[in-house]
Amino acid sequence: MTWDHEPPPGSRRGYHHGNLREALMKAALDLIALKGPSGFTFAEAARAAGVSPAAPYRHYRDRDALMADVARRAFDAFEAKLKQAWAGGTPDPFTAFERVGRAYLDFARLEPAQYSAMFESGLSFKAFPDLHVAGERAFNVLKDACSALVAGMPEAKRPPAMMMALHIWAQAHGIASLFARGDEARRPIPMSPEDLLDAAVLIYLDGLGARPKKNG
Amino acid sequence: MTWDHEPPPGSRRGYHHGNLREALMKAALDLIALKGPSGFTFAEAARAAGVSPAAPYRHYRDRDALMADVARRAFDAFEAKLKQAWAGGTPDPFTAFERVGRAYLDFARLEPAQYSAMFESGLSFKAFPDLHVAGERAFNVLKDACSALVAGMPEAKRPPAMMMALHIWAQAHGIASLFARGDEARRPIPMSPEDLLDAAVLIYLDGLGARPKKNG
DNA sequence: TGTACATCAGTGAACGCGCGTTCACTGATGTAC
DNA sequence: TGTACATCAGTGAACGCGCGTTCACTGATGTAC
Repeated sequence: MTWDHEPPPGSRRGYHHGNLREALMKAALDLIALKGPSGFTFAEAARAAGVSPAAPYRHYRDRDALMADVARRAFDAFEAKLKQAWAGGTPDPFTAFERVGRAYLDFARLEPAQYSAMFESGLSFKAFPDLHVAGERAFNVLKDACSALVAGMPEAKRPPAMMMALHIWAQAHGIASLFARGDEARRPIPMSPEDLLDAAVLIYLDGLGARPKKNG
Repeated sequence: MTWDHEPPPGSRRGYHHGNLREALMKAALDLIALKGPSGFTFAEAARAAGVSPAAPYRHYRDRDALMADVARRAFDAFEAKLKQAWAGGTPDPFTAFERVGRAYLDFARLEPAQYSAMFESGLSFKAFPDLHVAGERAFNVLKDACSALVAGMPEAKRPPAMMMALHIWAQAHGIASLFARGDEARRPIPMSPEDLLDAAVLIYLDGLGARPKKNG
């Protein structure tokens, strides 16, 4: 069963859809999941939402504006997931940091359409400042976690949190977009993306000297 | 001046184009550079090559087949660049390895269309086995470099070259696709992508214990 | 409480456009003899 | 060396299709009094 054109009970009030913005975003996500970020059209989204092709113009200037709204909301959801995984760095920053890494990949795999919207839509940040801000907020969760993680190191050996956050982000994004994506373009590898990222983060932290020495 | 519809001197022999395959690939790359991997059409490529819209069907089954051919050739060029940068691991594996990293980013920045074709075209590897093989060959340059790099370590501490290569690949790809791309979707960061990757690789190698201790 | 009216959020028909694809065709090229 | 012929690699016209976009319109909703 696919998207069935029915709004949630009580929200459709006859002639007016009542919640077309939401319906269009949901339709866009479904279409992105099906055909990639550039594979959905304004007309198709309207059809999926059960309205005429002219209706979306009441809410969005064009396809890109809808796409940007989808991406912005995806960043919000992504930020929330990362924050939840970090959980204030409990019980300790290292454990929490690993959890953030797994949350990153989980999001990429469980919500491939949202992940695509964020990172593969090709939207210009200059054209959509809201999108830029939402992206920065999500990144800041990672950056704050890095700060907390290196706070215990002697100041002289402490790496810049910004650099560290960019490294981890790029590592996670690289693994997600090459090996953990939900579509045909995924490259098969002989281990799980989660384990691969876990190992990369551990090695990286060892390289920084940011992790207590292992026993043995 | 843009692509001028003229084949190289002597190659156009009147009615027959003489080198339409090449011309279509070049046109496709130009269009990808301009509008992204999903932003070019079969018809437009034909127009750019100066032939009728039916002509490409003599050489490619459809748009995806042309795209796959472009991507395959891009992998070949990429492999060659990486091999050249590695240069047999001279003068020493560490120096050569850093050079491979910079070559990776150079390729992404100097040939954004080819990079897109390789990694953002969304083509299925199952549908185009040649493409898969070409991609593996490029990856193997990196993997062989990793093998050479860890060969000097005591066997017990030696990490699997496959894992290491996947880490480096994902790190480089993450940095390339987030921060070093040639289009509007690039995220600005307060340092060069090259320096960012250099630092990441050094930290990672330190984490592995694969690098001789620094002085001081 | 009722009514008049402004505004909001849809409809549906229409348009021009470019794409993918097919078709019978034809000029150019290569080869058998 | 010439000729007949098969094959190759193009043409150009045509088609159906879906998209983006506009337009005058209209039903539903909210509000002033």
